[in-house]
Amino acid sequence: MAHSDQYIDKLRKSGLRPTKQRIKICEVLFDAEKTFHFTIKELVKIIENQANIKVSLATVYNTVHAFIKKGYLKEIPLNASQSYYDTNVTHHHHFFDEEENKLIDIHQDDVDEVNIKRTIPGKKIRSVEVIAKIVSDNQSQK
Amino acid sequence: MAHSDQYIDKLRKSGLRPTKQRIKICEVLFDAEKTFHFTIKELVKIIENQANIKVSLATVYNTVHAFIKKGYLKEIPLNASQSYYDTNVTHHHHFFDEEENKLIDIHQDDVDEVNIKRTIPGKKIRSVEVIAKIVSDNQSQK
DNA sequence: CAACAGTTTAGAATAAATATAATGTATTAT
DNA sequence: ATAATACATTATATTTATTCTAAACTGTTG
Repeated sequence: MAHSDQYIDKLRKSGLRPTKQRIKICEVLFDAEKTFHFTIKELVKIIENQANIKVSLATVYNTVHAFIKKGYLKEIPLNASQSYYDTNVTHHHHFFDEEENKLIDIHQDDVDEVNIKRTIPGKKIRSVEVIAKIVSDNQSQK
Repeated sequence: MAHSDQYIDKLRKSGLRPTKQRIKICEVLFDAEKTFHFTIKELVKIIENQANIKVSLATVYNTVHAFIKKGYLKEIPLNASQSYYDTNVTHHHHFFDEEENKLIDIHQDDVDEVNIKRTIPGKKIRSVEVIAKIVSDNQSQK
């Protein structure tokens, strides 16, 4: 299976041995037709539904964090009670629907490049994220 | 005292009675020469150091949230273990130093207006935040 | 097959944020 | 003012996401 090899490669490059559990996590994350947003809880639920193997919370957390460090996943900055992650690591931004607690992609084409004309001495920019919080538009505004 | 009156006004407009504790919170938040970023824990510590009155965690949380709802404070979207707040509610963005866990303002003038050319039906944009994560620049990059 | 390095897991620990309920204080109507 | 009422404060308990731990497990290597 070609896919499986890719997962083993991703895991190895992240400093992790390719185990059953970790490959299952890869399948869920990287096999999907579309990229998607998820919380750890949701990811565990998807695995439970799809798989005949059990994966513990700790393993999911560890694997997700290793992938983030390596750049195979992205964490989206939000002040929600849980952390949100994205399988789409290409440069793009997000709407966050505060009522539904849902993330929606904003394609790169739909926002001008954010150009920051200021630097901090001794520091470099690692990432730039735009978060546009949205709520229902009831026409009238109190 | 003119300041005190402003605080009472802010509290009333936020639907809160002006009590000793809440006025103390206002003093710390709105009396400062410069705007600043804070976590709840830090705010409580500042109050403890400055004040002869005790303020419980619950009161601080409640008051801060009422002010955010009213627009007197801003919460900054970050995936940190604690929430970060800003007394500067004018339109501006942030660097987040991931090593120091510190926020640094990016003035409005230092970023072009973020223009999102896409809307979500039935929704309106409530806020747009730019977060630029920064790390030490060691010249060499592995 | 023994030894070792790395894994998985359940459950414990941690810590931020929220809820609770008893006590205290400000406001209102009298 | 004073009593009655509505709202506040507080210490403590609860909740929940995340991290930690230590024991059992797996797979690889000599």
